[in-house]
Formats: sequence, C-alpha cells, structure tokens
Amino acid sequence: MTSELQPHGPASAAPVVGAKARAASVFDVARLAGVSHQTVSRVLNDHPSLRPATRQKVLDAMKELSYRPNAAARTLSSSRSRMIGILSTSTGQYGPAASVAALEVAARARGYSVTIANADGLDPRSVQAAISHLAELSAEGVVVVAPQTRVLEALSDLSFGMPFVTLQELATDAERSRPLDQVVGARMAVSHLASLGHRRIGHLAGPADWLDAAQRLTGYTDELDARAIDFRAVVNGDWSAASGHRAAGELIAHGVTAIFAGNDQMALGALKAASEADIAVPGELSIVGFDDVPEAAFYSPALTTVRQDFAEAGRRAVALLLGESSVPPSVEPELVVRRSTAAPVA
Amino acid sequence: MTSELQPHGPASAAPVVGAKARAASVFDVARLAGVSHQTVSRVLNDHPSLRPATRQKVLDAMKELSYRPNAAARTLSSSRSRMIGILSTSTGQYGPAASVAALEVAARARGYSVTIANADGLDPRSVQAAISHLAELSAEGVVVVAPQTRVLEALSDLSFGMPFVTLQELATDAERSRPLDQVVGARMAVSHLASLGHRRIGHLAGPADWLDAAQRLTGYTDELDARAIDFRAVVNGDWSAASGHRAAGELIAHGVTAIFAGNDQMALGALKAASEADIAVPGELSIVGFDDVPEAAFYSPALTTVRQDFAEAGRRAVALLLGESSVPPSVEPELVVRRSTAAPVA
DNA sequence: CCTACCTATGTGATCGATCACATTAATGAT
DNA sequence: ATCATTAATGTGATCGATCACATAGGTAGG
Repeated sequence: MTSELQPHGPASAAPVVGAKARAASVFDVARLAGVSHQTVSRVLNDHPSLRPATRQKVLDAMKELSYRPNAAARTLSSSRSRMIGILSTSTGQYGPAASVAALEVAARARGYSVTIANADGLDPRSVQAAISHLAELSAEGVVVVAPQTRVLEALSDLSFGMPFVTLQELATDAERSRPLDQVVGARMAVSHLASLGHRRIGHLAGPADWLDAAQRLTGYTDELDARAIDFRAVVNGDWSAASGHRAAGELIAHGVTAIFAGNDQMALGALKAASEADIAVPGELSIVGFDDVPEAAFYSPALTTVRQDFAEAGRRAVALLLGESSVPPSVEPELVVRRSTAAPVA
Repeated sequence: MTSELQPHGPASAAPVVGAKARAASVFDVARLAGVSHQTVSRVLNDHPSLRPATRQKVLDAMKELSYRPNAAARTLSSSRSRMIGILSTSTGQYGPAASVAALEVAARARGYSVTIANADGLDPRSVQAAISHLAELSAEGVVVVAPQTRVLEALSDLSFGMPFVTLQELATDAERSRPLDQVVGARMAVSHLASLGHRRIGHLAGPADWLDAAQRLTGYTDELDARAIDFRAVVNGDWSAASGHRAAGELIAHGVTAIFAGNDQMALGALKAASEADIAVPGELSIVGFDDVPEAAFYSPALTTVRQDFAEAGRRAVALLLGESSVPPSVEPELVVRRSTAAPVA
C-alpha cells in the first residue's frame, strides 16, 4: 500500500480486516500489470495498437483485482453517458413492458444502460420532472413508451438536446415511404371483417391523444374508405377491459355487427359485454382485438387479433436511437384468426 | 466567454451560433452569482448554514443558466450513485411491471434513479452479466423482481457488496413475526374454497424455483393442514395461460372439484380448459386465481381471485432497501369473490 | 544512412461535482 | 474587553476514468 496521502473519506489507515477496501481503479491495475494507467484504459477501450502480451498482462491484473470500470468516472471524462432513458406513462401494460425488456437487452449488448422515468401523472409537471431527471443523468437518448401527444410535445419543448424516438418510429428511409405498421395492422383487422361480409363495423378506439390509438383509427378509416363503406362508429376507451366493456354497449346500440377493438383488453371487455347481453360471439357479433397478448387465445371465444412484435419494436428503437445503419426491419403485423369472428347473420 | 484554454474535445473555438455549448457547471453558476463553487454545491445539498440571500442569488444564477447538476460528477466525487438497480427476469407480466413503475416513482422522489437489467436467459451467465452491469453503475442496492431462487443465489454469491431486497420482503422486524402476505393470500383462497364445501382442491402452481410460487404453495398446504384435509394435487405451470390450460387437464383427471391457481393467467387457462371439456364453472368446478389483474373481472365467468397491491410492494422495496425507518406497512391481500367459485355439486 | 512515419506506451490535464480544511465575521460567555 | 464558539464562505485536493500530447523503438523510402 503506497498511500502517502490520506484522501478524503475515512479511508482505512491500516489494512484492517473487514475494512471495506476501495474498489480497484485503473491505477491499481496499472501498477500490478507494470504499465501506465493509460494502457489500462486502452485495454478497456480495445485500442488497436496494443501488444497482445501487454493486453494479456493487463487483463490478468484486472482479473486478479476483480477490477470493474467505474461508469460514473467514464461518463464524466468522456462526456458520454452510454445511458438510454425510457420515458413512460403506461404502468403494467403487456406491450410496453415487453418492448422495454427487449430494449434493455439490446441496449446492454451495445454497452448502454437503461433508466426509466415514469411520468406518473398526466399533468405536464410530472412529465417535465421525468424528462429533467433523464437530462441530469445525461441520457444520450430517450425512448418514449406509450407516447401520448402531450408527452411528445413536452419532450420536443425541453428535450435538452437529447434525441428521442418512439416505439412506433419507422426504421430506414427506405421504409419511410410505406405506411406505419399499426395502420397496416388495423387495416388487416378491418379488412378481415369486411371480407367476412360485415358492413357495420365499429371501432373501439384507444385514448384520443395516444399515437397508437390514432394510428389504429387511421387504419380503420382508411380501410373502410378503400372499400367504400360509409358506416362509421367510433367510441374511445382507455385501453382497459372496463372501458371496453362500457364502450361496447354504445357500439352495439349503434347496430354494429362487428367491432374492431384498439387492443385486446378492450376486446375482452367487449366480449364480456356481449355475453352479458346474450349476444353470441361470433354468431351475432364479431370482435377483433389488437396486440395478441399471450392470453388472447384463452379468452372465450378465443380472440381474433392482430399480432405485434413488441420485442422487435424495442430492439428497433435502440438501433434507431443509436443511429445504426443496420436497423432491423420492422416486422409486419400479422392477423391471427381465432374464434371471435365470423360472417354476419343477415 | 472566458475560455482561455481549449480543453479536450473539439470544443468550439469561436462562439459559433448553433454550436453545442457545454452545459453550465457549478463554476459557471458560482461566477455568475459571485460566490465560490463550494457555495453552489452547498445550495445543491441544502446545507444549513447559508444566508437566504446567498442561496437566492445562487438559485437565480442556476435558473439563468438553466443549470442542471451532473449526476456522473456527483457520483464520482461522493461515491454515492443514488442509483437503484432492478434485476428482472419476467418480461411483460402485469404484476412485476406495476411494481417497478411504482418503485421508480418512489425512488425518484428520494433522489434516486432506477436502472433495469434483465437476465434474459435462465442461464447463470446472463444473470451474472446483469448483476455485473449493475455493479459497474455502482448501484447502491438491487431490487429483485420475479425472484427465482437461482437468481437470489447468484446475487448473494457475487453481489459485489450491493444490498438487495425482493418485492416479497417483509418490512419491519415487528412485522417479521407474521407470515408472508402471499402465504396469507393463498390461505384465503383455499379457505374460501374449503368453506364452500370443497374437499378435493387442486393447486395449479407456478414454477417451482420461484419464491412467489413457493409461498403460494405453502399457503395452500398450510390451509389444508389446518383444516385437516388430506387431499393434495399440485401441478406446476409456468405462469402462462397456456400452461394453466395444460395443467388444468391433469388436475381435473385427479378428480378435483376446485382449483386454486397460482396466478390469474393460469386460472384463465384453466377456465378455458374447463369450458372446452364442457365442465361448468362454477357449477362443476370452482376456480380461484391470484393477483387480480385488471382483466380478471372480465373473464368468463368473472374470476374469483386474491388481490395484491403491486404498487405498494414496489414502494416498500425502496423504503426497505434505503433502510428507512418508516416503511409503509404491507397491505394484506384481499379475496375478491366473483363468479368462478361456488359450492361443489355432490 | 538519415529523415519520415507508424507502433506502442507514458505523462499530465481534464470532466464536474464533493470532501477536507482554512478563513473570516458575528455572537456569546466570562 | 477578551477569548472561545458558531455561522458563512472560500481554497485546493480528490474521485476514476478519458483526452491531448509527448516519447521511445521499429520499419521503410530515398
């Protein structure tokens, strides 16, 4: 121990057993390996001009000391935080959670960390607090999960220079010309119903200020437009089964023969509403969901829905944010036909 | 701009418009406020002996420069990261996701950040990688979400001195004497079935190496023991509806009149299996779930289940980890009786 | 054979905050 | 009226890494 000077903190003066030793630093490794601290740094950063023997000496020293680079020091000196922030408002929903998990794995594979910041309230203040928090961590980018328009606005107002993407983002410019996946997915759902012969198709939409809801609504109207079907009936829910249950009643009152729900939870609510009203599904009413949550196949009847690849969306978000050239292609949504849809009676 | 010396990095030589200005530091604030950097630091840390006028001057300067403390610098110099790590394996499940969201809010309220690290695989290597990652960020503590025993073992082996808790943890020593919530909850479920007259109650358990599964299983056997009911039938699932569907068949083959499922998803699978086998629920078979996911009330029939307060668990985890004296009391689980349970036929 | 250049490594400054300690002014106690 | 004590603030070192630049040893070209 060549501690000539006592630095701040009650650093152990003597090598007391059990005293919590300061974690090894580059200097410790350097000393043990008989090189300079900079060489250690070079090993850490895979510098090309390093003799293999030297690298090995350093690696051995690292293992010996069970060295672990200090992320904070790294961030400070390089002014790169290698940190991605997640700005979220949706708590406990399947889709977002699945995306975030995949996103984190993808980010870590690239040496990035992921922090989350939930805007618990809908008020601008809580959104602001969350963004501000991410800024203090000098997040290099932000992924907005469950993007309401208001959140995106707040973010562009005060993003403090942090780039951001949403999970809905498109990948390459090549793909930029084609319609958004969620629009496509919604059209598939509506197309399926129309093909079965339905002409009175209602839409159980998500909250109006959600991007996803807007995109799915667009798909709904686009497809009906394309088929020159005039009938429209849209009721907004809040993604919950309870809201779907409520809203389905309204839609039924409008005389729909089929319902396209903005997500599977609301579809479940609709299923329940139909069963309570003794309306047979799919006999008298067809219902299509969106997302294909793992439970959808076990609803009664098994739900016809549109499958999304949430995990892939998370991975794409990372690639996009990091400006990678090879962004995985967005996988097209897939219509999963189960038992909740059939031709209309009349 | 008094940049007398060019520091490292291609810092703009001239004040070019649009050049990304270095963010303001304590020194910038200090200069503008006419105080020393240390005084600025004192304002940041709410030091008691500060003249109100001085504090105000500094605060004004901060606002003027839109100063934002640099978390990395703070961490480095204080050797306190103010960072809590989430070690997770469950992707996209309702309960964990809800807990994590609440946890994050609670942590941020205390000035802490939350990073996540998913052990995507079950293999020890990926668990190790996740833990190691959290260690590099010098996380001050780890909350294990969805704790499999193997994860906990790995963590105690190489936690690098980071304390950790699980969401299942008990709070105070005062509470330490009473049984775990999940055991209590499971007993409530079984008790409910037994009270209805069931004697052949099967358990659709979670994966054997999950703490939650183990606790719920304990509750099941404890309650049956207490009631001197000999019949036992346990089949393990993997929390998914699909596994519940599969396992329910086995349980039915054992001649059960009621099933206590380890979570609502598996209960849904069981519901489906019953309906496919033309077994009336609750007429011929009663089913109880666990968790009370938001959709449970909309299953067919509406599921009787045990409600857990996931958000509160997340908050408690933070308090516990931070060694706070006033840990919110664990709220006892609640039995929610709906339509999937009734007295047995015979 | 000497300059040119690349390879491999070392030295000291730097990032932005806190820490330890020094200093000065104001308040009390004797 | 004098010294001890506390309040309010300043100075310089420090955390652990990277950055910029310097230096020593090879290899190559003219």
